[in-house]
Amino acid sequence: MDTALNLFNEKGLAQVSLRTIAESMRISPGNLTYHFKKREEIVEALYYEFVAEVEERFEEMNLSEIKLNLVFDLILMLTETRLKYRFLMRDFTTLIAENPSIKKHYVAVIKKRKSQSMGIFDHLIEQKILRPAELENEYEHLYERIQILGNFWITSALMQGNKMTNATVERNFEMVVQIMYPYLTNKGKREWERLT
Amino acid sequence: MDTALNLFNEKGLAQVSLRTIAESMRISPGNLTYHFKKREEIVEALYYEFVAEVEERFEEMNLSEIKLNLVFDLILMLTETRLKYRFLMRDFTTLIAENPSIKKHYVAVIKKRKSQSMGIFDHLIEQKILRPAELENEYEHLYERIQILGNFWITSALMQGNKMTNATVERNFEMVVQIMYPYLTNKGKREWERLT
DNA sequence: CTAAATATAGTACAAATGTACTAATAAATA
DNA sequence: TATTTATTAGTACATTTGTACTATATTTAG
Repeated sequence: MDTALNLFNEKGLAQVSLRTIAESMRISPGNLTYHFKKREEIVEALYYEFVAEVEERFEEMNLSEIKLNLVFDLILMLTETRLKYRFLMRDFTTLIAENPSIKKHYVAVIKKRKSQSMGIFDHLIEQKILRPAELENEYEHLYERIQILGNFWITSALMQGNKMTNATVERNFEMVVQIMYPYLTNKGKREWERLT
Repeated sequence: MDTALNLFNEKGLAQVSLRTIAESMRISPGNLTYHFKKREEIVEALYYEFVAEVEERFEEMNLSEIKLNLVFDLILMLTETRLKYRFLMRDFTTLIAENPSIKKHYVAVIKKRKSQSMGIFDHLIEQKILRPAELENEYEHLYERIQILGNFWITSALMQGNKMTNATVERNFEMVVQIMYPYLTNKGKREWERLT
């Protein structure tokens, strides 16, 4: 799975066949199909590994006090994990089109995350770190934008030929996280100062 | 090309072979390869058709006075055109990985659009419709976010199983365009009211 | 009307891919 | 140690796909 992950990240899902993986591991194709009857199984296993990793790191986070840095930490954590499994992002559409199980799971996760995020936003508004909503669905839409940006900035950067150096990652993290800034109150902005 | 576009949009680039297209047109595969020597040629032709369409609609737009509605119009125009050629968005990574010509063109377009957009932002700031930047690269980052959202909201919506109804499109247009709202001055917000 | 061009159909071919199958080898267990 | 189980290698097969090739048919032009 490690080898497959590296190859998928490097070349993209479609460009990596069972034989490619087997060759890279210096085992026979037959051996590989013994452990993973279907190619989909490897991909699926990697997807659920990714999900588990996000879950695990989420559990580790300090949710006792919801402050602005929690949002930072969440976005950063997701950035790092998505980066590790970036082929999933890059080929997400194909993946989901071909794998109903993953699709179902993904849709459920999105829904769950959305309600969690809305909870955090509400809390931050109560604490006067975020300003109250001025438009209909304003924070729902904000969440959706963060969601899309989080999922696709890697793809977008790769498309423009950027290598995934630390500098690239930092720059893009900043680009994503700045979406929060104009919703901050003065109190929120002071906290922002401390965080950046 | 019409048939190919429809099939690509419907099933995704990878799922549509030359034979699929030929069958759907009720012509022979040989006939198709006579007109398009390579499958890539069809895809490439569609990409440049898309580019031309964006260009054309851009020319048609009234650029004489830069106001907030120009930004609305631009985003709406791009939304519609991208929707028409949505397979390009959906499979953009594959496309760009496999076609250096398209990649080169895309990277150049992004760069050009960025400087155009920055010009518009500057103008709107001068007109006190947008507030001045408070952070480093604030409007550059805003542009990049709009860029990514514009490119990928369709993909994201499709991944969640949404059909591309008018309602979906409208909802997502609102979601994208609202990213501008918190940067507006009071004057800008009054203009926003008139537009929505 | 005839010749040249364009268009179409049908088929063939090589390459790649997922996967199934068989035989041999290594490891575990009783 | 003997035997059962797990692992590995190697190969075979069916399918798909892009594309090339050839022979007709149709259209265009002189």
